[in-house]
Amino acid sequence: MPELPEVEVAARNLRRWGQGRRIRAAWADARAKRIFRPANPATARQLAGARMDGIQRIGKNLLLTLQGGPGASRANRSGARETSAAALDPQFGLWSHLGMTGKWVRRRSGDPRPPHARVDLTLDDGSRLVYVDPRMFGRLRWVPGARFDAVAELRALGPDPLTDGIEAPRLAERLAVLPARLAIKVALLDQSLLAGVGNIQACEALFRARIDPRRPAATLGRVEVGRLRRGILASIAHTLEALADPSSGGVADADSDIRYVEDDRGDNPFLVYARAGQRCTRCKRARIERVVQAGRATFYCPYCQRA
DNA sequence: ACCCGTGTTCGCTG
DNA sequence: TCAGCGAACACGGG
Repeated sequence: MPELPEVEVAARNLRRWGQGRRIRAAWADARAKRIFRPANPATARQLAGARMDGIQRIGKNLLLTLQGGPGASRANRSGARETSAAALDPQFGLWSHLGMTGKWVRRRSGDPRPPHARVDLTLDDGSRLVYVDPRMFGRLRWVPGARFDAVAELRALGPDPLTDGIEAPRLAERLAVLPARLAIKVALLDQSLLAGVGNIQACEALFRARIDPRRPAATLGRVEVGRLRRGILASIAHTLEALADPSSGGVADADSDIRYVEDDRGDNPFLVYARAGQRCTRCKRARIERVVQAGRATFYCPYCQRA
């Protein structure tokens, strides 16, 4: 269930673990075709031997650029090196979306495969990158030529707050034309507005901006949009810090997988998320309420975020 | 046992 | 026509 901060940590981990390394062998759970479905049988061969050249993140999406080439997909039984044209331009991409429960973990070559492993890549240093996803809401898709700019779903993404920043005037324009009754909290979950904001970050950002999550998005004024912009950036930055700090349940060591910050025992690092019934830490008067919007839980302070 | 869930898409309905 | 809702995906945790 990662949002932008968790996916950013995953991207950093993958760079540290795999950038520049070759994939020696690849395994995919045959029963999990919905997650990883190579375009054709040749892709499996192409994966083994490819070198991981780069890992980018846009919103909640991980974009891996891989390079095959002589000695890559051809490093097989005969050992013969082919230099055909087909083998010379073997760049391709993998688009990874973690869904709700997906994560990339690192294992040693002899380690048992973790429960719910869906894809298992053995690297040339003997380590393995394993994609684990119990609920199988995530996806790992083949992108020919690493042409991520040709993928419609990625094209549709709005600016990424961390890498692109947020232009308040542009955000205000986008909000102004939304359906008249669409709540700002619901609007923020739309990845074409801003890429990477999910349920937690939307709740946290609105609390920081002191905006009622039920307010129609189109009614926000310039000042409020400005506060919202700062709230989103601050919430993402705060969550990233919490993830990086082991004492708050973040990434504990080099081999650890993603820790969701709320896994932290007893110490929820969020200001309102999952705090229904607790006294608001800012006003110290009202209690945090939980409502459902578009089927998702929203947490907010009815005093700080009054209309 | 029952309810909930950090994501997203699809189909139905008013 | 389309905004809005619930279901579906599949499983662990409280």
